[in-house]
Amino acid sequence: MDPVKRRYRSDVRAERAAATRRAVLAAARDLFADGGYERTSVADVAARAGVSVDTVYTAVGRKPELLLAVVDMALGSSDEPVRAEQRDYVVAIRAAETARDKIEVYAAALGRLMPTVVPLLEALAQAAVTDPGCARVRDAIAQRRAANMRLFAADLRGTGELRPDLDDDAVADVVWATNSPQYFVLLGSRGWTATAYAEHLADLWCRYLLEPAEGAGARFREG
Amino acid sequence: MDPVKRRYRSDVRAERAAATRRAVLAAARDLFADGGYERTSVADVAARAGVSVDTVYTAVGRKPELLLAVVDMALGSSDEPVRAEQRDYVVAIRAAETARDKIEVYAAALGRLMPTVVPLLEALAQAAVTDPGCARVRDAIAQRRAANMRLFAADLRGTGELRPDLDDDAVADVVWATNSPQYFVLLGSRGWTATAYAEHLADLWCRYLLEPAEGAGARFREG
DNA sequence: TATTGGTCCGAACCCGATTCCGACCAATAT
DNA sequence: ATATTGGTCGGAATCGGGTTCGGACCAATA
Repeated sequence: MDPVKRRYRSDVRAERAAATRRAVLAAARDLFADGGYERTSVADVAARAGVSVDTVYTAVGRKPELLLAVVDMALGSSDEPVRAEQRDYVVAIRAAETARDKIEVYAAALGRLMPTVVPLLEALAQAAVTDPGCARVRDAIAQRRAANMRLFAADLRGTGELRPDLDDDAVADVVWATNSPQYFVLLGSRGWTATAYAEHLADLWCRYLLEPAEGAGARFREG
Repeated sequence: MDPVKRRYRSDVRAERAAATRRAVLAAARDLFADGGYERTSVADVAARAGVSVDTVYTAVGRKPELLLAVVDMALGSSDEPVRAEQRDYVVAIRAAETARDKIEVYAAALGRLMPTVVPLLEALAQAAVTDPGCARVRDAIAQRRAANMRLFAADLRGTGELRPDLDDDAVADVVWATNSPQYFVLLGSRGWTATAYAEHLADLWCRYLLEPAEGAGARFREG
């Protein structure tokens, strides 16, 4: 039966089915993050989850739906745990006083999130090549991230420390460019840890986005 | 026979085989750039080139080799036409007097190159997921691009207009981040043309990388 | 006790990559 | 002129992966 349309009363089997689904999604998450989407076969997922191939199909669906369910669980388009953490760091950013603090909070949050999220985003990008549904989700996520970055830019501007010659879009563009999976991978190829990544981002953004702190132009002359 | 090791004397068949190879590569280039690597089957390439599947294999090789040959032809790791153009714009950059001119020359060159190159880079990225040979080529290309950007940064510094608090790596990082396929696609999604892309890049780099022109800090205060 | 839902096993189907083989034809060699 | 060779063609055959089906099993539920 269609897993979405199942109706249970007070049924033990409901929880059992849900547990199977969770196991399948956890297996898929690990394998997609590890080996990527293409190299992971449905049979691999089934084996990892300890179920049959057929159960993967009945519990979740086809391969693209598998990925979308995983992404949804990890990035939380609905009511998942990570969603709360996202809210947490947004709150922390808004609570921070200075622009530098805001930037450091954001960079630290990304340092924590990116290692988990990047493999999934790359898997999604892979899948989007051949699956329109995945392409839509990928684009929706990109939209949401871009919107978050514009909000971040606007919040930064509130401190009055942002370079006045940069509009929010320009700020968001640079944040976007330096926060892409590609850029993350570039830094990863230098052997950087999540902490180093966060520090690098914070430093970069402070230098590029903020007005020099002690007297205009000071930072620019110190050499 | 291995297409690489063929030996001809004064043979008409040599040219005919080479023509077949060119036709196959041209077909592959178009299809890969258009529909991506995954969605293009070897049979598609054969049909487009007007030859049989088997001929594709004897003339070039397997699918990944097909892509590598196409990339090699387009990006010119050896002696291909585009290579010359790359040299051209590098010369033009070095010849330019001011930092702004250098940046504009580079951005214009990228505006011309990226529309052609980006689809191939993305195809290569796709193929790299499952093929180690493609991954090596992708990484080698990334290395070369990064090296070019560091050279660009060093050249810019020669004008004395570069912000002195940015080292060459920091400059190259931003150039890299804003010159990635991902960033190109972002701008493309805004409906920008190659010219607009070039102007945006030039403006962005001038604002972020150069010392304010008329009196230190002037640009930063004008609001 | 009959039914139902979730699963398992495996067979079957479709597709795309890749290989193999026999046939054909034009250019070359003897 | 005839034998050979190289490039190509058609098509069959193999292999792996996604996807579907049908029958069997088992535990929970009516």
